[in-house]
Amino acid sequence: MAGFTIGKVAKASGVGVETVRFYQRSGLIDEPTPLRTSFREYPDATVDRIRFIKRAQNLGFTLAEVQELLGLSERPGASRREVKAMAEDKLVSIQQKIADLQQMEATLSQLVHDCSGRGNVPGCPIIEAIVGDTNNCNRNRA
Amino acid sequence: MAGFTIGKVAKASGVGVETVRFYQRSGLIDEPTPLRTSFREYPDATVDRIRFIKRAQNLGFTLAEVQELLGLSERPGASRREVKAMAEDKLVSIQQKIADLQQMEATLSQLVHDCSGRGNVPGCPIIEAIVGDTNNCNRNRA
DNA sequence: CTTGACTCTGTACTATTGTACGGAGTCGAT
DNA sequence: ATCGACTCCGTACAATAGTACAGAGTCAAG
Repeated sequence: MAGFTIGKVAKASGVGVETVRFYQRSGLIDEPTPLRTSFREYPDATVDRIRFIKRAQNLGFTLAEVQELLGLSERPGASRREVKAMAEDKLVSIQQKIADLQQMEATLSQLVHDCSGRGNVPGCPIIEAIVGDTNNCNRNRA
Repeated sequence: MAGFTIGKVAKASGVGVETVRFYQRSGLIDEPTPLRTSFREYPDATVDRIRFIKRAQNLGFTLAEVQELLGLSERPGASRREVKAMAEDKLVSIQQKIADLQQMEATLSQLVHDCSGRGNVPGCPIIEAIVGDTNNCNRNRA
């Protein structure tokens, strides 16, 4: 067998066989079209491509976005501006998520600090805060 | 009709009717058992309960966790220690998420900074980083 | 030639938090 | 009595990123 079987691709790129098949169904990696045998044969490039996908995911890109990035990286004449714009959008959305989580963290750590952890639940500052938080329910309509 | 209909509950607590029904199916709010009419009647407490759910969600708790919190807040003799432990766990997981996102942010903002946004994709530092990041693919096995 | 490991296709399921829809029944008001 | 608004139930669908499985076929080695 000239190329890689699916199992080899999976092992070489550090994902499961089912994941490779899933990427294929999703159009993220190209089906090795002209089959000479009854098993698919993949070129080395497929391994690189899956690694690309995984690295882009580590940067916060979804698979749909990865597909866009792959499209740009392969379309002759695609501009760097487009790539940079995607990265900037992603950066903003990551920063937004961080801000949201930091808000949660602030509130929650205050509550944890306020709760002695001793005694029964009635009167527990954490529960009280969630039950009766009439000053702070402004983020309810998110 | 003595209590609230589902529509009133929804409006009063700021969620959709379908959401109320979903919470009911999920066991988060108690089905008003002895039906006198053919429409469900809810007590005022249901509105408070849904608000509790929404506030707990704003603190980062999942619905499953909210259910636990509700269980604790209603089980006589439940200890504050248990509530505090849940809050602490949640705090840790929020902090972990923040750290992960900050790592992404650092890498991505460096790449955005490195990319002029001018010219075509070949040579683009962002794409290059994703394609060939052999020094930095250590977080691939996450 | 048989065996074991691998691969094929297609489908269904995982988790999360809802949203949408069809068709029927019911409530309150006019 | 009729009308519009509301509610009922059950089911299916949304997005995301896979995972699992059944039943059949195939490849390579001994």
